[in-house]
Formats: sequence, C-alpha cells, structure tokens
Amino acid sequence: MFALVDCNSFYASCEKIFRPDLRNKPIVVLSNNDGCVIARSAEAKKMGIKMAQPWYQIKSQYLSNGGIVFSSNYEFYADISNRVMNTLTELCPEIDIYSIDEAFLDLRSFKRNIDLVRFSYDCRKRIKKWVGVPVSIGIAPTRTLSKLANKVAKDDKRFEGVAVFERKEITNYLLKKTDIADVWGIGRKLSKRLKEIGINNAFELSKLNPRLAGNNFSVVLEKTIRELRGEPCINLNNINEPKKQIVVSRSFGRGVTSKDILHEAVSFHANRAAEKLRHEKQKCRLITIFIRSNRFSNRVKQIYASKHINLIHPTSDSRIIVKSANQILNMIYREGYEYSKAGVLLSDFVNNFGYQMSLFNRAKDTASSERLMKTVDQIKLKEIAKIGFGNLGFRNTWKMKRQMKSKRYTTNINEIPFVK
DNA sequence: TCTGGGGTCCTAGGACCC
DNA sequence: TCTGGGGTCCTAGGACCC
Repeated sequence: MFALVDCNSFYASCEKIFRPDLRNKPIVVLSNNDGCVIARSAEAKKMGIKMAQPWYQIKSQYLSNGGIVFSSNYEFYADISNRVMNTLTELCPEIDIYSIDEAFLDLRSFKRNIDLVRFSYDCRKRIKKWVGVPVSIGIAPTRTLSKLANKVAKDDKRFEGVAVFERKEITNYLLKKTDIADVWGIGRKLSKRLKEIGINNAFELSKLNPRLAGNNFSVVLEKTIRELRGEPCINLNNINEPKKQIVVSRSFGRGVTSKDILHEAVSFHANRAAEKLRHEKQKCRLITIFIRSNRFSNRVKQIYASKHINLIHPTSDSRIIVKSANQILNMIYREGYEYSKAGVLLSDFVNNFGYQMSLFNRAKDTASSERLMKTVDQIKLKEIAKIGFGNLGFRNTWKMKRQMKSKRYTTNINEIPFVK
C-alpha cells in the first residue's frame, strides 16, 4: 500500500499559521509578479475563485467581499514544507517527497495488521499540532490510486481527510465517479483523445487493455492503466537523485524593448542559476537562454527566441555562466519586439567530483575559480554585502511586483512573530 | 495595463555506424 | 531502371506534473 499525504491549500494554510485572526477568512496567494492565483483557502474556493485565475480580473470584487491576499513567500513555504516532511519521515522512513506540499509513503514494509485508518489520523493530528497545517491522506495499492483516494479524502467531507481504498467494490464505485481528466498522468491532450473514443471515467479507463493502449498511445498511459487496476508500476525512488536541469526565469513587471534591460535580467537570472548549481554541487555543460513576448497579448508582435551553447569544459563559475548567457542574448535579440519574459536554463550536468577535464583546462584555474565562488557564496549567505557578476543594473524596471508578501516568520530573526 | 515558475519523462526523427 | 537492413545515440519538443 501507498499513502499520499498532501497539504490542504498549502500556501494559504501557511499564511494562516501565525495569523490566528485569519482563521475563517478567505485567503488567496498570488504567483510571482502578483499575476494569478496559485492557492486558495477553502473559504476563497467557496467564493468561486478559480485556480490560476488572473488577479486583476477578480481583485476589486474579491477585496470588497472581505478577501485577504498575499504575494507568494517561497522562503517561508519551503521552511514549513521541510517541517512537514521531517515529521512524516519520523512516521515512515520510506518517503518520496513529490512536491513542496505532498509526499508518497511506501507502506509495504509496515506490519500487515496495522490499522491504516488509525495511522493516518495520527499522522494528520501530529502534523497539525507540530507544524500547524492541515493535510489529507489517501491510501491505496498503487500511487495513482492513492492520488485518487487523496482527492476523495479532500473533497468528500464524510471522510474527514482520510480515505483508504481497500475494498474492490468501493474503489470501483469511486473510479466510476472520477473523470479521466482527474487521473494522475492524464492531462488536457490525452483526456480529449480518450473522450473521443468514449472513455470518460477512470473505471472505463481501467478496463482498457494496457498493452494495446500502450501501443496506441504511450507507455505512460499503459502504466497509468496498470496502476488503476492495482498493479504498482510507477517508481519514484528519487530521494537523493541530483537535479538534471536548473531553470531561472521571470516575467517582467511590464513589457521590455531595451536590449540593455534584457542584459540586466539575463545576468541576474544567470547569477541565480549558477548559485543554485553550486548548491547542488554540480557543474553544467549546456547553457540555454530564451526571451519571449507576452503570449496572451494580441496587441504585441509575438516572438520566442532561444539558443544554447555548449561549454568546452563543465563549470559552475558565475563569471563564465553570466558571460555565456549574455553572448547568447546578443545572438538571439531582435529589435522591434516587446519582451515580457526571459530565462536561463542550465543542463547536461556532471558531478563536482571526478569528471573528464578538457585538454586545455588547467587544474590551477579550476581551483582558483572554486575558491572565488565559495567566497562569493559565503558573502551572500552571511548578508555581508550585495554581490554578483555582470551588468545587474540598478534600474529594476524589469523586476517583479510582490507587494503583499508576508513576513519570513521562521527563517529571519528580524521577522519572527510577536506576541503582545 | 495587469495572465507563474520549475521540474520530469517520453518520443520522433536525424545523424551516424556497420 | 534497379539503390539494404538494423542498430545506437542524441536532441528538440511535447505532455504532464505541482
């Protein structure tokens, strides 16, 4: 059996932890740039606020109805997430952290006669008490089914946050009530194609021949079908697997036409990407840059430009990464367009230890680069000074809006909560 | 005026090899 | 006029996820 533990309205629940005055208030949390809604408390959902809805469309009505809004505060959410995951790890060491707010527990090593419902309620209670966020738990023979069980636990009040799919009849009954678009792994395209051939709910999907479906669609669908039938075949097991790519990208606060400002943004993202890369203890061989116009706008001429370069030898040196990023920008920039987003993507990683050096790469240079980068990272970490490479600029015209951010209650000593 | 950001995995097709 | 067959590796792009 597998359990999926998922925090309810995670970001919104985080915002409530240190604000008891918000207990029963509608709360939404916005994406970067205060662009659209990415989390809603139960009260906000009741008001009809939709996921990913653009903020400007609902702002005035939502606020006049007493709604509360926050810009996203990832430093805070990441810290709360760690606390949730640490608590879970104590309860079940076989854990796959799947995203910031959910984790799979592999219960196959548990004793056979353990009361899973009881275990789940204990889990829930402990996380609520120790960390302060509510979670829902779904348990089933496969990960895909545990996802569905979790959804039932969340949506159907009778389950009180815990659903265990054990009996076949109950599972089938619920599968029949589940639209295929709600099945993990079935997205927009697949659900459209499946509905065209008359497959509408999860039960019908589970009755398809897995191998045939695999040949006609993809192995992903084949695995999903097998999982719906109770045969575990999706393995995560990526607990300590290193990342394969690092992306840093942002939309600008407003449209940008100036090449200079694009250079600032690209330098800024490249700096950040290099930091993340060093934090992962990896080096990259491939740097990709992209710039694009606002794809929602029919006012501006559309453009998407991207290009990558291979490095002669792997690096995590900010100077090289920033310089290469700006070289690419020079190659892809075209005048006469209004850009709304830029991004830096690092990939093709090698481990810091034991990789092939190029013929012309001198060990001495590598050592001095690593010392310099280490120093830079320390200066930043200890907030001794602001430091970075390339033309980072002072204008900040492209930086994002984030006007309603809460405090870093748990990670900054100057912002800890006060009790008066 | 204002529509997120960061990931993974799979596949088709090209390049290349014998 | 007639121009093989089978394999690997790599990459860009699509689909999906939260």
